[in-house]
Amino acid sequence: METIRRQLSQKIVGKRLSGKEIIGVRRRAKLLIIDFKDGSSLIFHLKLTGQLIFNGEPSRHTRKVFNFKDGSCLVFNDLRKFGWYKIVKKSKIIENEFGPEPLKMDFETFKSILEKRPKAKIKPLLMEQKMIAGIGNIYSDEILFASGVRPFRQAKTLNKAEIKKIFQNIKKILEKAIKLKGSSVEHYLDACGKKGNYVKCHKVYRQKKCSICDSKITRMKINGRSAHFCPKCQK
DNA sequence: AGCCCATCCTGTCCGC
DNA sequence: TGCGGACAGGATGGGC
Repeated sequence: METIRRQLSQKIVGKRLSGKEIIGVRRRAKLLIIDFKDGSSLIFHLKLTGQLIFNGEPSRHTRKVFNFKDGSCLVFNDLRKFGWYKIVKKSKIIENEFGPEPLKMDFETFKSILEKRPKAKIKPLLMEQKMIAGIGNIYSDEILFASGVRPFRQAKTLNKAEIKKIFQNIKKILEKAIKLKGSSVEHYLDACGKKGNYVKCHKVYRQKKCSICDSKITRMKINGRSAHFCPKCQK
C-alpha cells in the first residue's frame, strides 16, 4: 500500500480528473487517499486482491478506469470484488477511525495498547486497525517470528523484553518491506504493475521450514486467519 | 471483551 | 477429468 502510494504520488499529482486537480496521494491504515484541490478526496480500499495500476491495460477483472485529462489513466482491478472506492467531501472522519500509524508510534503508545487489551492474542491485536493501523496477516506473522513470540500469546503474558522486541520489529519489518516494494504472494502488484520483492524475505508466512533451526513451520487458524510460526524459535 | 461464524466474490490447488 | 473442500495481503455485523 505504501509502495503504491509513493509511486502514484510521483505519477499523478498535478493531473486533473473530472476537472479537479490532484494535489496529493496519502495513505492512512490500508486506505489510499487521493486528495483534490477542492478539498474532496477519492478513497480506495484494495482488500485482498485489489490493484491500482498507472496506465495499466484493462482486463476482465478491471472494475474501473480513471482517465486523466492528459490522456494517462489509473486502472482499478479487483478479482474478488471486496475492494471499494468512493469520493468523499472530507476524508478526516474516516481517517480518525484508526489507531496510530506503526512507523510513527512511540513505545509508550504501543505499551498502552497492549495494556488496554490484556486478554487479546497478540497476532489479532497487531492486526486490529482501530488499535494499530495498517498491519495485515503477512507482516503480523513476520513481526512475531522476528520477535520470538508465538502468535496466540495473550498480551498480558508478554514480558518487557518481548514487548520491546515486537515494537522494534514492527518498524524494522515494515521499513524493509517498503524498501523492497511489498510482498507479492498472489495478487499484489504495485502501481507500476510489478510484484513486490519482500516475499523473498518471508521467514514464516507460507513457509515450510524454519530458516534458523529447520523445524517444520506450524500453521494454524487464529481468529479465523492463517497464522504461521516456528515452534522452536518462538516461545 | 473476545471469539466464532457467515458474508461479500472469484479463483487455484489438492486429494479422491 | 470431474468434483468437493480448503484456502486466499480484509473487514463487518450478529450471536454467544
